[in-house]
Amino acid sequence: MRQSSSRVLYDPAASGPAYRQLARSIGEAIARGDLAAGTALPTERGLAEDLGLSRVTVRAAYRALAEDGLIEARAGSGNYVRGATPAFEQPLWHLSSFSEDMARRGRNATSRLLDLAHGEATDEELAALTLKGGDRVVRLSRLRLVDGEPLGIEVASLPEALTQAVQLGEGSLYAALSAQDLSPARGIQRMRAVSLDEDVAGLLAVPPGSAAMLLERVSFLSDDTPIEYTKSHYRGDAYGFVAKLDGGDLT
Amino acid sequence: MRQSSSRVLYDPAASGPAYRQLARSIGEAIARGDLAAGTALPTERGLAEDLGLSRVTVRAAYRALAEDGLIEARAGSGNYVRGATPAFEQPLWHLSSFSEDMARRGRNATSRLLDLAHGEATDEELAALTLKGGDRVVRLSRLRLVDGEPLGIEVASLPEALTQAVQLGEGSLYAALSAQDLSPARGIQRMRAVSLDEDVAGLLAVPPGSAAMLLERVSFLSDDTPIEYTKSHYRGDAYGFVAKLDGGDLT
DNA sequence: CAGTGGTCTAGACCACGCT
DNA sequence: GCGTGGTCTAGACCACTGT
Repeated sequence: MRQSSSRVLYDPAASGPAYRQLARSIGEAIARGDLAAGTALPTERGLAEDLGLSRVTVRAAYRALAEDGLIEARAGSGNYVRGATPAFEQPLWHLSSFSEDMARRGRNATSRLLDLAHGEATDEELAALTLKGGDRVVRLSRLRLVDGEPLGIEVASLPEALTQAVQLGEGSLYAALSAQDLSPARGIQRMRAVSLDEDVAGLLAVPPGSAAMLLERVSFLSDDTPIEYTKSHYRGDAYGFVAKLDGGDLT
Repeated sequence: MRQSSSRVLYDPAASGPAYRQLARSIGEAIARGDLAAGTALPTERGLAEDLGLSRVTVRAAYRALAEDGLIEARAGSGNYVRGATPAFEQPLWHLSSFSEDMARRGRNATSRLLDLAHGEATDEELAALTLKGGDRVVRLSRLRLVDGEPLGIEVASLPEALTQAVQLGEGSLYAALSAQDLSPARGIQRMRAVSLDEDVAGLLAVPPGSAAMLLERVSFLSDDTPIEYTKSHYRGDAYGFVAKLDGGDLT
């Protein structure tokens, strides 16, 4: 039996594109449990007519939900709520780093300030922090060590305009941000394996070309303003991640 | 200066949806280096007219490429080739199988069976699967390819005692397990960067010593019996991960 | 078979970047 | 102000699912 579309709230007076509002509304209904796993969503044509939207717009909303793994499209059949999902209220995965583990195990984790400089944002930083050409950033380069051994290098870039009052330096970056009410609320992190160039390899005391984990992280304030872009290289032999995978999504 | 669209090959006689063919053609051009990082792609309207397609179709192709991280859209400016990003990124918050993941991206994911053998468990397997010395395992080695290009190697080890009835071979491992009521319910996955030795590098068609992502995963049945230990090597330039971080993880 | 999602067309208006 | 991507409309045909 197909879910009655009347259960799907949609307030056209809210701000933003229609497909995003619709996707958010359905996503919230799934998170609340109003739409149980396996439930068939309204058909694209039906919902479009009910809401006075075009089918393309409804499709855009369904597609956004499918990209987040909340629903699943089955050709010739319908769109269905996926099982065991919502990543927001109760993340099904937990990501922990070796450095966190080390801290927990009482290892002596330190960091050394390599550089602190202001400059015009690179293209990479412009894209990550959604700045405009010519905007300036503060760049904070730090070497991460555990028990005196260098494990990784982090370069954090912050929009200069937002960080005038922040005391950057030896201390914790997040503590300094927090003191100015600039605590990150969310983030997205990319990870991949790369070979180290000569410069970074030298700082990490490993041969050039050694495998390393490249991490790129963008952190956002609660209003979705990007506040920090950090690019880190960690020695492959000294740093890794553990992800717990819960739920029946192992297909 | 904008790239002339004549450089973008597109063969309407080929099979599959037009947007996918177009995306693949552009993706290959980027992989070959014909389209350097930072290059502006043809405008959506321009390319649509040149190819006799609608703008929506070109947008679908560009969107697919953006989802794979190959290009980046800048509103009011254009679509640009991204620099040095892995061709594929697997979200950690929505774990899916390799082939499922690629299918969602419209790629032709295949796998080639390299080896299927029974043998005594190694120390590594004993620890991961909590077996006793002398216990035997089934080892399934597969090469993972996307659009014919080798991206990774997976070696799955399963306790022989639990998998007597399972038909292992060319098909999906999880489907075969599921048929015998041995579906994994949970898993734990470790990730780190390594350099490839000669043998694996050869199979992946990259130079020895290239950076790769090493994945080790143990899957458990709902009663916490370990059912599968998989050790995978994925090319660092072709596969990465994305993680969403919520408040508490940002320290 | 009827209904569904998958794809595609040929337009349109908007907010934003660039010059 | 012009061109760009971002969004949206109102149709259309196809392959597939389910009965």
